[in-house]
Parts: sequence; structure tokens; C-alpha cells
Amino acid sequence: MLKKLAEEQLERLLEAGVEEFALQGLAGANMRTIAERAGVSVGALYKYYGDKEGFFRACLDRSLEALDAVLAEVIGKEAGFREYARRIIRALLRFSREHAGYVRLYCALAASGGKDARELAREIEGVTSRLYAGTIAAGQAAGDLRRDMDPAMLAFFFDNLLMMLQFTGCCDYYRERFRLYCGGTPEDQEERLERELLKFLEAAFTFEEAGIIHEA
Amino acid sequence: MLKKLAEEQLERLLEAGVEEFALQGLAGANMRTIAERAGVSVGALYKYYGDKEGFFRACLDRSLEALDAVLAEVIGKEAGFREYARRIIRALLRFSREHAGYVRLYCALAASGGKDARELAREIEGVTSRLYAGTIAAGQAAGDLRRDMDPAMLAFFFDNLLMMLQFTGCCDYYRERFRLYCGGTPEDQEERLERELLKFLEAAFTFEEAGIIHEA
Amino acid sequence: MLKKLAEEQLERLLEAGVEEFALQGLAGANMRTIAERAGVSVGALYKYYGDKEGFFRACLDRSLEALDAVLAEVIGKEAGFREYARRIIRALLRFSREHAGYVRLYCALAASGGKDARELAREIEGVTSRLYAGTIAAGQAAGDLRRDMDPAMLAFFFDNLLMMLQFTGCCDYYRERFRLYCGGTPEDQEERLERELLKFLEAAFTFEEAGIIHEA
Amino acid sequence: MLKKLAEEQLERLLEAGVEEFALQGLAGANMRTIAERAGVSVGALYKYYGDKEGFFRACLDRSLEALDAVLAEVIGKEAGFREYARRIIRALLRFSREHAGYVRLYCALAASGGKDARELAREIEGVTSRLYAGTIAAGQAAGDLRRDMDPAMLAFFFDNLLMMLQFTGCCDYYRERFRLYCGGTPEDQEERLERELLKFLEAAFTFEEAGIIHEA
DNA sequence: TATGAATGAGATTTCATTCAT
DNA sequence: TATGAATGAAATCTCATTCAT
Repeated sequence: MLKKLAEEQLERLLEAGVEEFALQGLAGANMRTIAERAGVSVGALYKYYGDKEGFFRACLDRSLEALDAVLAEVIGKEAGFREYARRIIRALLRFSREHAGYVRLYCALAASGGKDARELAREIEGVTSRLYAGTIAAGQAAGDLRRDMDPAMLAFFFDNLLMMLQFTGCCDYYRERFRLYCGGTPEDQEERLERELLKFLEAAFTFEEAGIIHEA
Repeated sequence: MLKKLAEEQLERLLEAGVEEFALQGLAGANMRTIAERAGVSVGALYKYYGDKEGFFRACLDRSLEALDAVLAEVIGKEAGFREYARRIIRALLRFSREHAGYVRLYCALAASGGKDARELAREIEGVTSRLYAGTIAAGQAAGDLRRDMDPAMLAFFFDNLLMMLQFTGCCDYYRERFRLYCGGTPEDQEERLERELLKFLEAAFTFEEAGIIHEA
Repeated sequence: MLKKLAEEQLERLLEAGVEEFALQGLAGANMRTIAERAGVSVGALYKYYGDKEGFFRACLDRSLEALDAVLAEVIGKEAGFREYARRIIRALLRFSREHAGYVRLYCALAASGGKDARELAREIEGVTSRLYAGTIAAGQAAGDLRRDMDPAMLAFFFDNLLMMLQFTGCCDYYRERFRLYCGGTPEDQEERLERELLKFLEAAFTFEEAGIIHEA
Repeated sequence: MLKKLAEEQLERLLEAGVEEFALQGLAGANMRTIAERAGVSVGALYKYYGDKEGFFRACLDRSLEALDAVLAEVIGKEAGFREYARRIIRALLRFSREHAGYVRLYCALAASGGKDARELAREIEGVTSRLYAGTIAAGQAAGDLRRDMDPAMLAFFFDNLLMMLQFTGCCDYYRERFRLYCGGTPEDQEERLERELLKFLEAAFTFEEAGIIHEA
């Protein structure tokens, strides 16, 4: 077959690559397999992306763009922390559902070591860390959130729970783990998961030590 | 004498293997490199562990044993949830410091996909999930912990935070991420990290929404 | 008009091909590179020349034609050996200057092995060998050239020096070698080269060992 | 077969490599073919020589060493030019017979272009050029050789004839060419070739212009 | 028994050639 | 008709595994 590689085929290449890299890692992924899965010749794969490393980077970039898009959508609207958290959780749950491959790749990369991993961290977490810390500090100033905790740490724990939320939705290990803890799959339990996480966060973020309950 | 030497070699092999597999993944790891790092011949490596897969499994088992040991130590003593949480956090922080390689391998495996990952989840998380849920349910019954949340979910979020705590101590991505959120390295900030996490958990676990049920 | 364009393209293709084959050899040459250099599509290249081998042959033929033309020009005019040698040397020096690519290809082919190389030898050297031997034998009969040497051998050594003269003008190795022996580039030293080569040949071809036969 | 690669096998690898590179060029040579010809696995070939380029260099170095050895043997003994020339010619004829592969590789490399070819020229010809020019200048000073020619040019033409002598013995093109000029193969005609070349050189080097024959 | 050189299947990558546009 | 993107066979190179020493 010699027809021009359609947009759609390039799309399929990236999808297949994201999936394969997420599953097998950079070293374990097989370029021929990826090309076959995408229904494209190896030559075409190399023509478009140069080499394995380059193709890997393209898959990664694609994942990051998708994640950025989701976050941008949430971040845009001004809101209090509660509303804000709810929106993020819902957005990430949807992202997990719709772009499981990206999350898997993200999880795999975060697990890999070396300079690349550190750079990736700066690339991905740089934005969110500042964003969360800012929003939380504002919430503290407004009296909406507890003042007895370091906003940086609050943001950190918040993001920890969100990262785990995503992995739970997409990665085999984390899905199975969810089943052990809560029964069922993350999808079936999505509503419950969202509700309970919000309760958990609500308490963690608003309760102030010494029993002095912050005004609702 | 000879046996001792052999055991020491096996030890070194596992250490080297854990490190290499954590860093490069199963596919990316190089058996010759591992043998060289351990100062052992490739032949010996194969003699003891059969093949790459088998050696990988041995490295994994070793990591799990170490983790089990730590948890067993903590679990043994009866205590209230607060004390219990403090002990686990401290134990895991120490584990991260002393057995970074194991945690890295654990992180890498959790990120990989497939049936193996699911089995691994059952193997690792089966114990802790029941343990945590039980302890939490007891705490709720005793009135120490909030009753308006599913104990399974509470346990799940608790473990989420603990997993992230471990990754934060050992894996490049997560370490850099910590730096972005909180500044400094997890080691330098260990005390602060422990303190704030406890505060966070304290609130999340004990605050009850005073009957004001979060709107559905 | 269209035909003219096409012919110009074919011309450019051959030029590019001669250069690439001379530099990289048949195996090392890249058809896409050649087409691009000539500003022609790969499809056109294949349309005109069938395949790589065929195109290579066309490049070769073109080189041989050019060489034939030069020799024909020289050979046409009747003259004594001295005059004859001078003309050939000048013609080859000019040919080297103007058609360096052809000479380079010739050199590369002569260096390659196999049946093709042998056929090429017959094709190229068949004419000149008979021509030189004949002219030299005539010179000997006329008393212009020494009689104590085999005319075939004289012709052979003569052509040896002429081949080296051409390579010296065009090929990197031989150019550098000239610099080491004589200083400067063959172009700068063209006059000197011509003069000295003529002196060398004059002596080699006319000196007779005065009956003192070199001891066996 | 897993026995240790004997000296002899490494030897065979280099022999096979020299032959293949001489015949096919760097690009055209096939590493698998070379390994097979030498009766050695591809892995072993790569273990010893790193990559194709490195193996090529090793083949080249081996050829140069062999050539150096021959020249060193000739150069050692002090002698007049006639004796000297006879020795070199004989040595090179023998070298061609015994190390045809090296000469073929040498010929192929000299035909290739680029910086490598220039460096190779300096490496190979640097020694001989100075040596020949020195010996010839000494001969001129002693009155043994004609004084009306540039010693550098004399040395250059001398080496030209010697290079062609070697190619004639080993390379398909040059062998066929010899047959066309002189009939028979260079081996069968070795004695005649040597004798006639010496006569040719004798005249070219001792005859002085203007008919004034140099004293014998 | 322990070693590590040798093996060769399999991975990445290139490029002559085709043919839909 | 002319183009050049797509193809996929074949090349280079790696590395898990074996087994002669």
C-alpha cells in the first residue's frame, strides 16, 4: 500500500507509541511492533520521527499537550478551593478515562530515573506546583483554608493524591490495588471515589488543629 | 568460607540487579553490566538465577522481603491511629533512606503494565489494604476517627500518601517534584515532611463535617 | 522546450551520479542524494535509467565517451613520438581539469574488482594499448626510439605514467601525494609537471644502452 | 562452537576484511559476509573491533604494517640507485604476490576521496617521498644520475611506476590491462617486467639531454 | 566448579525501488 | 506524465545465553 500517510495514520502511530512506551519502557518498546500496530511501514515511522528517541519524545510531547489542555480548561475559571478541587478531580477522572495511554506513559516516565526524569518533572510539575500553592495561599488568606499548614506542603499532598488518582484510573498495578482496597474498578466506583476524596480533602484542608473548627 | 563468599556475591548481585532494573526496566537492564557491577561472572549469575526473568523475580522478592520486614516491625505493636501513622511514616522514611533501590524497583514495577503488575499488586498491597482498613475501622468504632467516611477509602487515601512518600524519597522524578513544591531535598526536609503529613492526616482522619453533609 | 528541459536534467543527473559514484563507490552512492543534487525527482531518475546499476553504467559510459573524444582528437593528427607525447600529456592535463569527475570515477572503477573491472579494462585500454604499441613500433623502425626494448613494454610504462598523471590531477589521495613529492598542487605546477615528464620520457624512450647490455 | 577465538581466527578475520573492503569498498563491504568467510560469529567480530569503521581501520593498519616491513627491509641496506631500484622492484613484486589483498585495499583507498584519503596519503607516502628524493639527490651529487631534472620530480615518476607495478600485480583492472599491453599475466611475465622496467628507469634516470650521454 | 568469550537471534535503521496522486 | 512518500528487505549492531576451558 503506497497511499500518503494520512493525519489519521500519524495519529495512530503516536497512539501506538504512547501505549507501547508506557507498557514496555523506552528500551523495551519495539519500533516494528509500533509500526505494525499503527498499520504503517517502519520506513514511514522513521521518516517522520528520525529515530526511536525522537519518536519517544514525540509521544511524550503529545501526552503533555493533552494534559496541559485539560488543566488549562480547569484553571481558567476563577473559583474557591472546594469548587476548584472538584473541577480538577472531575477533569482528571475524565482524562484518565479518555487518555489512559498518556497517563500510563506519564507514570512510566516518572518511574524511570536519570536527568530526563528530572527535566520532565520540571516540565510537568513546574506549572501545577506554582498554581496550587498560589490558590491555596489565597484560600488561607481568605480564611477558607486552614492557616496552620505550610501552603507548599498542602499543595504537595494535594497533588500527591491527584497523581495517585490518575494512576489508579489507568495503570494495571494501581487499578488492581484499588480493587483490593475498595472493591470494583475505578470506573464503576468513580462517583464514590470523587465524593470520598472530596470529603477527605475538605477535612484535611479546613480543619485547624486544637479542635478549633474553622468557620464553614 | 567458600559458601560465605558465594553468599556475599549473591548479595551483591541482587543489589546490582535491583538498581539496574529500577533504573533501566526489565528490558533495558544489561545482564553483563549487572554481573560486572557485582564483581561476579555472567556464568555465576545464570547459574544461580536461571535467566533474566528469574533473576528479576529474585530482585523483586528481595525488595518485597525488605518492605515486609519494615512493615512487620511497625504492625507488631498495638497503638492508636495517630501513633500508628507516625510509626509507619517514620519507618517508611527510614526505609527510603536505607533501601532506595528497592523503592525504585517497586516504583518501576508499579508503573509497568500487564498481568505481572496485577499479581504484584495483590502480593504487595493485599496485606496492607486489609491491615489499614481493619485498623481504621477499629479507630472509627472507638470514636478516634471520623465515621462519615468509608474506611476502605480512608485506607486507600492513606496508602496513596504513603506510596508517594516513598517515591518522593527515592525516585528522581519525584525528588525533583518535591523540590519544586517544597524546596530542598526530601532528606533535608524530612522532619518538616513528617510533621506536616501528620497534621494533614490528623485533620483528614478526624474532622467530621458536623452533620453538615457535603452537598451530594 | 520540454525535451530540452529533460535533456538538461539528464545531463545534471549524470554529472551528479559521476561525482557521487566516484566518491562513494557503487554501493555507497545514494540514489536520493543524486536525484536531489540534480534537482530531479527520484521517479525521473528511475524512469530514465531503470535501476542503480543501469544508472551507474550510464555514468560510466558518459565518462568513457568524454575520454574517447579527447584521445580521438590527439590521435587524429600524424606526428613523431615526441610531439605525440606532448599532445597527449596536454590533452590529459586539460581533461583532468575539465572533467575531474570522470577521472575520479575511472580511478574508482579501476580500483574495484571483479569481472566488471576486467571488462572495463578491455573497453578502455584495448584501443590505447594497440595505438601506443603501434606508434612506438613505428618510432623504433624509423630510428626515433630506442630498439633495445619491447615496444609493448614501452607502451605499457608510457600509459602507466599517463594514468598516474590523470589521477594526480583529480583524486584526493593522488593530489596529496603530489604535494608531498613536489610541493604545491598539480594545477599550480602544471607547466613544470609537463616539462619534467617530457624530459623523463624523452630519456626513457630514446637512450640506448650503447650496446652495453645491462647485465641480466 | 564456543572455543576461544584463536590468533589464527583473528588473522582470518583481517584477511577476509582486507579482501572484502578492497573489493567492495567501505560502504559495500558486508560485516556478516566477512565474519562468515572467517568462520567467526558476527558478535566476535564486533567484540574485537567495535564497529565497521574500527574494523576497517584495523584492516588498513595491518596492510600498512606489512608494506612498511617490506620497505624497511629494502631501505636498510646502503646501495647505489641501480641496485636500490632493483631491490625495491623485486621486493614489491614479491609483496604483490604474497599480499595481494593489502595492495588491493591500498588501491581502493587511494581511489576513494575525502579527508581520510589525504591523511592516508601523508601516512603512506610521507616516508617514501623523502626517502626517494634523498637517494636520488645523492645519486645526482655523486654523478650517477642525471642532473638536469628536479630530484623531486624524478622521485615522483619513480614512485608512479612503482605504484602501477603493484596495482598491476594485484588488481583485476590492472591485471587485465597488463594482458592487453604485454600478453600473459604479471606473474608469468615477472622476469621480463622487472628487466624491462629496469631498462626503462636506467635510461630515464641517467640519460642527460643534448645527447651528452652521462659516463656509465 | 567458575569463567567470560563466543554465539546468533533479534533490534534499530537505511535506502533502492514502487506507484498513487 | 512526473513526483516523492511509502515500502520493506537487508544492513549494522546488541546482548541474553551457552559451554569449552
